[in-house]
Amino acid sequence: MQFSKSTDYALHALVHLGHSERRHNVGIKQLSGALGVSESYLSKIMSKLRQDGIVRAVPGVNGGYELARPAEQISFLDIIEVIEGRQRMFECSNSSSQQHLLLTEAEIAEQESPKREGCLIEKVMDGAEQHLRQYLKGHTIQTILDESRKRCTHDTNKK
Amino acid sequence: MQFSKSTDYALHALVHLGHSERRHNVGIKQLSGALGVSESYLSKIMSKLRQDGIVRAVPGVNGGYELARPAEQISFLDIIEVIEGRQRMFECSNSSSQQHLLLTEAEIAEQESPKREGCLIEKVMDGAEQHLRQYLKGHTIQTILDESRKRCTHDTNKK
DNA sequence: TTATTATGGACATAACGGATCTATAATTAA
DNA sequence: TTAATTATAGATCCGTTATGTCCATAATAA
Ligand code: SF4
Ligand code: SF4
Repeated sequence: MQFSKSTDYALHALVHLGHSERRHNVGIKQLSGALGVSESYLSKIMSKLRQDGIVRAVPGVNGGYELARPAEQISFLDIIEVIEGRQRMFECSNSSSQQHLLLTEAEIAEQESPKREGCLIEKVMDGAEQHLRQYLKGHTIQTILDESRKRCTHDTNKK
Repeated sequence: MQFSKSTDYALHALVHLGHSERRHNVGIKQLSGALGVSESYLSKIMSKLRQDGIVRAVPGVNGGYELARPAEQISFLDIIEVIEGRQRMFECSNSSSQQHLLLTEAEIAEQESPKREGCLIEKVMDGAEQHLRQYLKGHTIQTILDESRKRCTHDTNKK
């Protein structure tokens, strides 16, 4: 029940891209250097992010990556779903057990309607997941950028 | 990023114990039968639950398991923490990277106080986790039992 | 065209989850 | 006290996933 390191890297990479918004195309070399992760591995992650339309990539001289949409439209949820996948956090595997029948028979008896409601345990777990997703959807890369800029009282562009 | 099957089994087992509240001591054999999981494996899980004070176990003839506290004092969070462990969902591993320094320097500059606030990314992820925990803490085994009994219009004790 | 950069696939390895088996300890019924 | 019963703990196995590297290829801009 932990987020993978890849998710960690992806988040950091995207925040980095967010910071270097003006200068487009951050190469994998610079990214890798900034994050302290090998180029090989980070490439894989960036590739995934590209396939899902989070970043745009351009090969060739002075190529690299840039955010494919404004930072305020890239939520934590988006990123996590790309890396961790979109399966549900709770997948019950007892669906053929005696107990499953007991816990679901009640609702079948109650409402014969096609409105499948799922069992009680599932309902609680799915509820939890929805809460998590909702929160993650409400925080974007821009959130980080804003907070970061707010904290830094002396202007950010030293150069 | 999925809950393990063990968690699944633990939840089901405890709901089962909750149902058989009056008749104490449900043996591993009955439990295993009801859930459709091997005795060997389920034993391990029950053992863990006992070590953490969720259930009580008594060996010997007619022995078995029973809830160690009232069902309304056993939250989903309790159970999940026993099985999945208590580590945080997001453990950053870039703590020595350039970027880490950049993202944390601002706050160090701002408030020199010992009030360590953690970085922005961490803050969002931890926030998400707290939301999840809060929700899971608010739902107990009794929640399931109540709902189950409510749905079953014809009385539960057929025997 | 050429240097540069991303991409994808093939591997390698380690860690973890899921699961089984067995020997041992504890308890109760007889 | 004895014997049957039941939980406990450790060893071990296997398959999958996570993490990570390497290399050949494709795409692009200068
Ligand atoms: S969680 Fe609910 S639906 Fe899933 S196996 Fe258990 S009782 Fe059935
Ligand atoms: S998440 Fe924050 S604290 Fe952790 S490594 Fe990244 S910047 Fe540092």
